[in-house]
Amino acid sequence: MANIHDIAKRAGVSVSTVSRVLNNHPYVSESKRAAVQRVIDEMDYTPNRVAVDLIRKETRRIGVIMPYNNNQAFDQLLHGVLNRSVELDYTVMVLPTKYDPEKELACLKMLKNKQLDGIIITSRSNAWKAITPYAKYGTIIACEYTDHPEIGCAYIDRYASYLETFQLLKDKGHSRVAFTTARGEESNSTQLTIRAYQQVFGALPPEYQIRDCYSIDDGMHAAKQLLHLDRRPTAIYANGDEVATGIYHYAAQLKLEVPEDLAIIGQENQPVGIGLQLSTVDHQLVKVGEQAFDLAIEKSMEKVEIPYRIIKRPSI
Amino acid sequence: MANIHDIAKRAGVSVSTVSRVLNNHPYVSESKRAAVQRVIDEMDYTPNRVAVDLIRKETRRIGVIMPYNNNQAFDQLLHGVLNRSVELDYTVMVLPTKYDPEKELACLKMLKNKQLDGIIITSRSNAWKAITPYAKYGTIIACEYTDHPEIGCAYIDRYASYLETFQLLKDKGHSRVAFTTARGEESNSTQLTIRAYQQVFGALPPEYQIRDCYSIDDGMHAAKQLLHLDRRPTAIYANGDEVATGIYHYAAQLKLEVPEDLAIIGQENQPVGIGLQLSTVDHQLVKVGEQAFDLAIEKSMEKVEIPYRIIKRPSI
DNA sequence: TTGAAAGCGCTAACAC
DNA sequence: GTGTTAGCGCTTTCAA
Repeated sequence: MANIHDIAKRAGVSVSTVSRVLNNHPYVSESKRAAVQRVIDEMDYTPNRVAVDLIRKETRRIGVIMPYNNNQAFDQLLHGVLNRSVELDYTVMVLPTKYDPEKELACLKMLKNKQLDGIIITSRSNAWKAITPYAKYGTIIACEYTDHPEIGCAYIDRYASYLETFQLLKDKGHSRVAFTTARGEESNSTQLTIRAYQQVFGALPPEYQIRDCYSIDDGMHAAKQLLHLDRRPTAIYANGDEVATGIYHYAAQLKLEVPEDLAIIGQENQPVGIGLQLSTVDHQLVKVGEQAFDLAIEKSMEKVEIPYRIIKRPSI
Repeated sequence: MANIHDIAKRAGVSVSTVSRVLNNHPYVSESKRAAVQRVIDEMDYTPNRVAVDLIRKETRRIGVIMPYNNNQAFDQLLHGVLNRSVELDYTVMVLPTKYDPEKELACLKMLKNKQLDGIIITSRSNAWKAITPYAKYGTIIACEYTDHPEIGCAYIDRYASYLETFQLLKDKGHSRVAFTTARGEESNSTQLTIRAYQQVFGALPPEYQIRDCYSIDDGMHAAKQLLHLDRRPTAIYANGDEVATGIYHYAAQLKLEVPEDLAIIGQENQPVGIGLQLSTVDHQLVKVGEQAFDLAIEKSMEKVEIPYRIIKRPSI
């Protein structure tokens, strides 16, 4: 394939002149510019992006660390990132980790070896202490709040969100409230959920927390465990609308009325919950993704909070 | 940041020796290897990947053209690609196009400018004629069948799938069968669905085809249009399980029994359909994605068919 | 306004 | 086994 030298030779100019027309630099005579452009078109020449990246020391490419891609929440985040990347002519790399700390670090290393200008961490398994050292090689943006000055954040005040949701349930007269989570205590979200619960309701009966919930099926299993308890919960706060949907279906099988016998509220305002009229806490993850991207390309270490909103529908 | 010359100097060897230990080449004395390794560790050195890519003329990176990322089908495909990429230590770039032909071509161009070794097209808006010229710059794999010898394919025999599904419905006694599609006639899938319908049932009453269906909500709207027709369909073949779910809900609102009053069958075997016991045609898109990836890195132009399977549940 | 030349950081052919 | 050196394809001083 033709390179910049071939173009220069055929156009009868130097490579610097070709480079100048390639990058729209001023101080190129119209005649030479036209001649170069003609040869470029003739030869169907495209500059090698890798060579450009090498010399410019930037790639206009950012990575998104995502434990899973087939998950509503991460998908929304990615969607936000992609939205902005297309507008700003950046390119994005998906970095699946399955919460493997080694893999996570390997992804961060792509900053160090110059493959990526920045990385957005949608969720992580490593401690910040292991992550921050990579900030000197490129921008690191988190989709959660952290004090670390070298990390930019596009975050939701999850604690406030959980608190308000539990309080809402309490205000509606519920005292037996259960909830589901994705991961266990190793997860920041889970910890905050538990703390918010305790703040509102006091001690958490262990049987009121069900882990490893991601899908509708998981929601059904969770409901199976919860709805046969002696002290059956009258409300369940699900960690997603799919899970909430599963709970709804299992409750229906038991002929329990929603919300009379069981109040249900989910998270993320997914299409799946709309038909069932499920209440939900929308953490606006698409916006979080967009904001995270913007911070990444601005190399900003700001902490930007994205507001959440509780969407009340008949299920509570 | 340190480069290979710094390492060489500090270790008292030449850059080639450093390069050799970096790439685990034989013919390096143990003593030098150890010395080099020590300096590498001391200086916390990582080779610049861009420079390596430039000289090796490959990136071990492949792109996935996806009209949308927040869509069940494309998400499964991407999931398959990601599965294999992690195993084989490749990296993947998501290329959203929203079916914009210009953008699609711009993505293909990343082959030409050496950013990508290969591209997987999950769905396209350009004609093959516009796409194939890019095959000389890198591997192009399609997730649909095409004759073009320069394109590898990981595909489902969609025509057979649609045919079998319509035939199944006919065998169950249905003669008034409607269906939903995503895009209109510009889409290959839509065309095949129509042809299969005509093959089984003859002329297609225009009101039996509803387009632009993606979500549960779209399914509800489709059902609204279909279930009030004078000649109300007794079966609906939805283009996805979310859409099928919307149809189910709307039918429930009308107090129609499934499958007695209305048979419903969806596609892609999504979690959302399992709770509702919806029948579905599983096109095994995760496998398609995995296969597409394998073809991409083998630079293969084979045409590999992935079998579909009809999953019969109580909804038909 | 233009061109020569010095890199960017690395690999690999070649010579020793 | 090891080092020298010529690139990979481009951008950007610097001098003319």
